[in-house]
Amino acid sequence: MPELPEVETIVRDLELNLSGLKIESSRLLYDKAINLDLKDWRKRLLGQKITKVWRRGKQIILSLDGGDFLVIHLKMTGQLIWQKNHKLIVGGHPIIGAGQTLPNKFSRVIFSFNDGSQLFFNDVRKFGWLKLLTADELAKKFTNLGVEPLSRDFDGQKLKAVLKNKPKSKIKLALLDQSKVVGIGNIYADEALWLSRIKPDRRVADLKNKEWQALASAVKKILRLSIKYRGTSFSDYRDASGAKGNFISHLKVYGRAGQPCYNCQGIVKKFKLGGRGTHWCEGCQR
DNA sequence: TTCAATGTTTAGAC
DNA sequence: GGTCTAAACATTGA
Repeated sequence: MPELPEVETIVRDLELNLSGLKIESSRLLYDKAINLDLKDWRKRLLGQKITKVWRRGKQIILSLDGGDFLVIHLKMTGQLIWQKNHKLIVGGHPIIGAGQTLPNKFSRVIFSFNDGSQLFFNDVRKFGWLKLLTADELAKKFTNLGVEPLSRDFDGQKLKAVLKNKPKSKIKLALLDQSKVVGIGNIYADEALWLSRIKPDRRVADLKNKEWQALASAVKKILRLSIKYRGTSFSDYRDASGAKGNFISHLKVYGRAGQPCYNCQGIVKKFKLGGRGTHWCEGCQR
């Protein structure tokens, strides 16, 4: 479930393993997954060395030594799997094609590296994409992205300030607006609002300073906690480096409609907000 | 068969 | 321009 924590998790794993590798080949199984013709794609990509793996919001960036950038967005069901011999690193969408061989029917793009390892981009719904961009194109693409919620200067006042120009917006929808704050998706928006006891359909202009503070710190807390548990992603190292956590079991409201709230005697309700399933407790969220 | 699903973008209405 | 809704992208699974 690729929101910020899942992206952060796979980025950390890939940074440890991909840095320094040279891209030797790239196979394309779904044309629309990339932004170039395969010919141009290969021409600019093959022979390039990966110098760094990082993220901005939910987007994954592989810096290449030739100066270009390979940007990956997993959207809802994208998944990255890096394989070297018996070692497997899985990030993004929780397992599709578990136990299957690679590539599988959901594989869209495949890279092979000079050490024999491979990177698979799999995506059930085909919403995800990979784009090879120049530095200028990358900079332009990132101009409309909002503040990073885990950055030091993100707090109640900052959150209130960046949402200032959409006073009538419902707070949950405002949290999902990537041009204001990046990284928060449907699940963590519900979780953060539950933790800060704020109803998802409250208006931005209506929130008090104390609530902004509670909300901003809830966002940080939820994201950090999820990263600690490696997100809701399925991830495992087949060569044995220990069991990996799963944040799904730590969710407090998402997916719990009809069940009792963990905080009060209320019942968790579900309704549609901006077309998205929205969970909240009628007992303690105001 | 119908509906909902982790994300964004776009079009249209008010 | 702000805000809301629906639709689009495409597929799976309940």
